[in-house]
Amino acid sequence: MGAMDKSPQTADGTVGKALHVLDMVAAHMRPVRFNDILTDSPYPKATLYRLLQTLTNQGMLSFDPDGGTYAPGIRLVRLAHSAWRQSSLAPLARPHLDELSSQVQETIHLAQLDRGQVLYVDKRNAATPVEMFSQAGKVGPGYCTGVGKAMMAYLNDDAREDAIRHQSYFRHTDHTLTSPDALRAELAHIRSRGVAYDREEHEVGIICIAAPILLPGGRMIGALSITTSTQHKSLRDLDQLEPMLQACANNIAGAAENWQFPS
Amino acid sequence: MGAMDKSPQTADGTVGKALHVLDMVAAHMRPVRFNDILTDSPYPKATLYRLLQTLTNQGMLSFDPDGGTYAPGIRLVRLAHSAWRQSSLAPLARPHLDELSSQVQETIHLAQLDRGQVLYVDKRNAATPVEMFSQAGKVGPGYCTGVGKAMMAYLNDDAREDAIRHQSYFRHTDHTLTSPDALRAELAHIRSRGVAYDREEHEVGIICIAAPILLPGGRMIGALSITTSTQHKSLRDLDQLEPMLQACANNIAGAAENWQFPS
DNA sequence: TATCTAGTTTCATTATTTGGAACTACTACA
DNA sequence: TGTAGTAGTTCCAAATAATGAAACTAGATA
Repeated sequence: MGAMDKSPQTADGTVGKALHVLDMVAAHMRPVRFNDILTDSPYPKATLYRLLQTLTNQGMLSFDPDGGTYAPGIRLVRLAHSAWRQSSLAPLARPHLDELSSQVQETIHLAQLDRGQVLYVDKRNAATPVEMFSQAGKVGPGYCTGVGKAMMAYLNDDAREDAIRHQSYFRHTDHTLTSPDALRAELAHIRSRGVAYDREEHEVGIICIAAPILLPGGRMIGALSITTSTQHKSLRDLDQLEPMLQACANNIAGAAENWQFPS
Repeated sequence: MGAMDKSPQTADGTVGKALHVLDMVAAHMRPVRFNDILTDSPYPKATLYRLLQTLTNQGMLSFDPDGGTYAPGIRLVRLAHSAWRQSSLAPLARPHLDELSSQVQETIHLAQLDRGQVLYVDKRNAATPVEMFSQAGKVGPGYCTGVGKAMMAYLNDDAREDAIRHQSYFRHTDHTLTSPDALRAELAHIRSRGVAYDREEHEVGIICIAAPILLPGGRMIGALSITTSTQHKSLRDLDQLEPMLQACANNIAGAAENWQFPS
């Protein structure tokens, strides 16, 4: 048997498989039947069946007997609370986002990178007050969002190539970058410029300016963006906000720096 | 080998063990060293070591090389988003909580039961605007909180006895119920009364009135509470709010009822 | 340098996972 | 009512992965 044919997603023995199944259930946005999962799972029926049983047993999934459907379980909500507090930038960045939000009347996103994808961990909306859990945890593509490109640009070479490789390059709009080469060039440009733009690459009419959050050592720990619509503002207008965006990114980096497990 | 000597926490093979380890890491509220986990883990060094490696590999934990500490990983945040939206009452209850919140100038909690413990899934605070993810996912004890008792009271007999058995009965205040019998009696009383009170049982000066959320069939799916301080209001005052509390609980139950996977 | 502690690797043994296939329970259709 | 199909569950021998005692390594401490 070849040694190269295990997908990275699926490695790591039984636990890896179980977590992969968990992901598959979570990926559908509604409760799923056994068969739905079976369809896009690499595992044989019996195996999948037992993985689902185990996960349900453990409270990671919930099973609805009428309808026979599985959904992510509340044990995850409990675990996530602690993950969000400890491993995300959000709690640390909160005051700085509040400050930026008061300076800028636009939507602000705070994101981190999770396996080449953008994970939004906090958000401020100009209009509506705050709307959290429902937004934090959302994922988006890396290659066609401002925060995604800003973060990828500042990964080290290996990690960056890896991330470039894992994008889908789906053409969302006419402006979407649809090849690894185009993306690679864009990332180089972002590095020299210091900020990334989303030029309606993900959604027509939506543009943004994004900055990476970099620790003094240079390590990239996340990104921050200011989003607006073309009806409302232009990229030039967004450039006006760059100093505030960068200042906020720096403040967050500073807060993250001076923070290693207070005894 | 006996069949009875596996703790329920730890059953379910390797996956169960891995998830147990995940819980242990999440339970500490700061990043933990290998040894910290080893201390309160039932697993031998080598086993624990590999479980941690697997989990880290999978992004369920993050490992910080300086300091050699583990913390819950951001993959959890992503999973939780979908769990919160699908398996918690919160998204469904949101408009009803908003309504109650506007009627009542007090703190409101929405909770569900997770293995005998209270899991808060949403919150409205009279003073501060909204403060979500940081609150949702929090856990609390069942035997000494209003929502905890309200939920336990309406479990079926088996599940209720099970929950009663799993409480710690730590004496937080002079009013804390500290024995299964006392709790059992209180739960019977709650069932006859329809609401539960927290009479400074968890924290001195903090009282609340809580109602279960019951589907028409009688199944308990969560609880709702209005909290205040003794300086501010008395239990009698809280009784004035009972109709609104119950109405809100009913509304949420109604919303939950008329909601089975819309195709 | 010696001693201790924390973390990592090894490897033969053991136990669990695996998955093809058989089975059951429903549903749909003739 | 019978027959075919679909969805979910159980079985069991073979294959594989997990186990854990012990040896080892790297840092820290004295």
